This record gives sequence, C-alpha cells and structure tokens, in this order.
Amino acid sequence: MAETRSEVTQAAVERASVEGLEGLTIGRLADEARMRKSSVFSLFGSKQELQLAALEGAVEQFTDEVWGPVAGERPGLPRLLALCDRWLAYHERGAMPGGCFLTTATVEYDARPGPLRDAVARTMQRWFGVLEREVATAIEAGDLPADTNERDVAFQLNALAAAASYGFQLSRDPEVFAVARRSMRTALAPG
Amino acid sequence: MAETRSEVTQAAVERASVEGLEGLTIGRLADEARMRKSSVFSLFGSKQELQLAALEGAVEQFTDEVWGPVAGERPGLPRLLALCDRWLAYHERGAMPGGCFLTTATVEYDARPGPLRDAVARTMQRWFGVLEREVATAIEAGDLPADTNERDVAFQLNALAAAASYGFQLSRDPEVFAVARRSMRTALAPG
DNA sequence: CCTTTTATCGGACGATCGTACGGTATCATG
DNA sequence: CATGATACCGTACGATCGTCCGATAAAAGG
Repeated sequence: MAETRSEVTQAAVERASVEGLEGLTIGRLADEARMRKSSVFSLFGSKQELQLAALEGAVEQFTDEVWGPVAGERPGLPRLLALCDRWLAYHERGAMPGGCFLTTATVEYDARPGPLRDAVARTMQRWFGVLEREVATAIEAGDLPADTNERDVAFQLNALAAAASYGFQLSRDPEVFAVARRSMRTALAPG
Repeated sequence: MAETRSEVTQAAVERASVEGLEGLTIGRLADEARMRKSSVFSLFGSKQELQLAALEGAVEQFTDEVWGPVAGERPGLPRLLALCDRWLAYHERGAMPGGCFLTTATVEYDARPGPLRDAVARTMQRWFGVLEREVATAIEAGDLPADTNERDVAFQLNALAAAASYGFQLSRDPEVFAVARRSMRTALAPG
C-alpha cells in the first residue's frame, strides 16, 4: 500500500501542477493509476489528505532535484548561484508539467483559510528561510556587500524564479529563462 | 440587464481573485446577487463567458485604478515610478480581496489550453508591452542608462509586484510591500 | 490447512455542478 | 387598454464530485 500510495501521490503532484490542488479529483487520479475511485480514496482517507500528501511529495522532489545537487558547492555566492541555476533549470526542463508547484499552490490558497493554506504558508516560509540563510552565508564569506538585505534578495530571487516558471508556461518562450537568469545575476551583483 | 450583468461580473471578479476563475460557480454567484441560478446563467450564456467577462472586468478595473491616475505624470522615470507605487498600493489596500487577479488567472491557466488561457496570455502580453514601452520612454528621456534591457526590467517589475501580492496574501505581513518597493527601486536604479 | 490481515473492488448515497426550457411578472409602446 | 418585449423565476436533467461500506481475493502467519 505504501508503494501504491506514493505512486498515486506522484501522479497527483504532476496533475496538481497543471490543474491546481483544488482541481484534483480522485476519480481521474484513479483512472490514471488503473484503479477504482474507492481504492484511491481509501489510500488517503479524504481529498484533503491527498492534497497534503501531494504538497509534501512536491517539496520532497524539489529538494532532491534542486537543493541536493548543489549542497556540495562552496558555501557563499558559488553555492547560491548554483542553486539559482539549478532552480531555473528545474523549471526549464519541465520537471513539473504545469510549472512551479509551490507557486501554483501559493496563489491558489493564499486567500483561502484552512489546513492547506497553513501547510503552504509553512512551506513557503521554510523556503524563504533557506534563501535568506544562503544569502547571509554569502555575505559572511565576503561574496556580497555587508549591507545586503537578506530578506530583500531572497524575495527577489523567489519572485524571479516564480515569474520565470509561469511566464514560460504562458508564453512557451524559453527566452524568459535567460531573462530570469540575467535578472538573478543582477540581484546578486556584488556592488 | 446590462446593469445587472456588470454587477454580477464585478462580484465574479472579486470571488475569482480568491477562489480562481475555475472556482467560480454560477449558483453561489446567484446567492450573492440574490438571484436565481438560471437568471445569472442567462446573463452570460455559459460559464466560460462569465469567466471571460470577469477577466475583462478585472483588467478594466486595474487600468482605471492604476494606470489612469498616473497617466498625467511626466513621461519617463517619474511616471514609471508612480506607476509602480500605484501598482503596489492597489494590492496593499486590498482592492482585490484575493490578491492580484491577473497573477491568479495566469497561474491557473498557464498550462491549460483553451480560450481562457488564450485571453489571459493576450492580456499579459499587452501588460508587458505597456511596461516595456514605459521603460523605453524612461531610457529615451535619459532617466535610465541607454543599455538598459527593457524586457528584463519589465519582467522584473512584474515579478516583484506579483510576488508582493501573493506574499502578502499568504503572510499577511505588510512589510512585503516595503520589500517589493525597495526591490523595484533597485531594479530601476540609474547606474 | 485454517485463520487473520490487508489491498482492492463494486456499488451506492447525497450534494453540487453547468445547462436547458417554459412560465410569469413588469413595463414600454402603440 | 391591448400587446409585445424583457428580465427574471421555477424546475428539471444528466454528469461528476467526495464519501462510505460491505464484499472479495490474495497474502501472511500460526
């Protein structure tokens, strides 16, 4: 069951990146997995649990594919730049068929109270924490000016990556990633 | 009928900013307008027409409240800065209960083919055109360096405004607007 | 070999959705 | 006053949704 559940969860992640977590339906997910609606339902107990599992799965995948490969870089600006590149490449190669999962979930639930919104908010806050710490490390390493505002830079990087994702999804113009990459470099320009 | 239709459309705009255009339902909209489902339906003919009307209404409102008041400013950086301020203020004062309508619609339909996606893409493209022209005007006025990339700057401004909107919706921390405003100033820093 | 557990299935439920269509009340016009 | 248009209502339809529950078959454990 654990295996089946994680397979269905993975399918849910991909679908949700396209149609949103609210757009998920247990029936269509069951069709895709060649199972019955009642079987998929019993794997999660409720639609909300399925949505939460999808969110968790998406974060796990993102962490593995973006953070994992750059963790070995030299702490400071090199690691931060590698992270940004990996981040954009993740979206550029279409790892998520509908674009950035977390952005989709954020925009979907930012004004809708409930467990989903809370989970998304916690995830987002954690991610901003990672970015800010990464910027702080670059400052300590002397790679960025001492008066760099960590929060501002983290906000900018996240805004640019998200915009690259939905901008590409909408226009299908790969050039937006070049625009985003240049913009990130500018935001991280020392001086 | 035209009056009734525009009232319902306005209500649809606000609801859609919270629950998305796909989350709109004719029945709940009818309750809100103290009408019957069939009446609201007959005003639009289909749900899709309702969604398209909501998109059009949102754009109209945004144009009136953001672009209108700054059109009189001196063309160049002053007008562009005024536009950015008005833009952020629009979201900061909660003109849209669920945050930026166009961002919500973009993220919702960017990976879903159909008339809605096409309409959103056209709207977004038009908006980017406005921003790029505005940047170009500032360059011509000598307010920005001649080698400024209009597309990059327009992309950055839009990314920052959108991120400010959903960041605020999610965290309810007004500070994000200050962060966004500083970030916009940085993106427009001459030199 | 029998029993218990476990995963999946089949079918049903009430609710809500978009859509359709004929009826009704209001009101301007001749 | 009669007539026609107009705006809204009442009701119904088929589809799909999340959820629940009992059956079933396979696997596991004694």
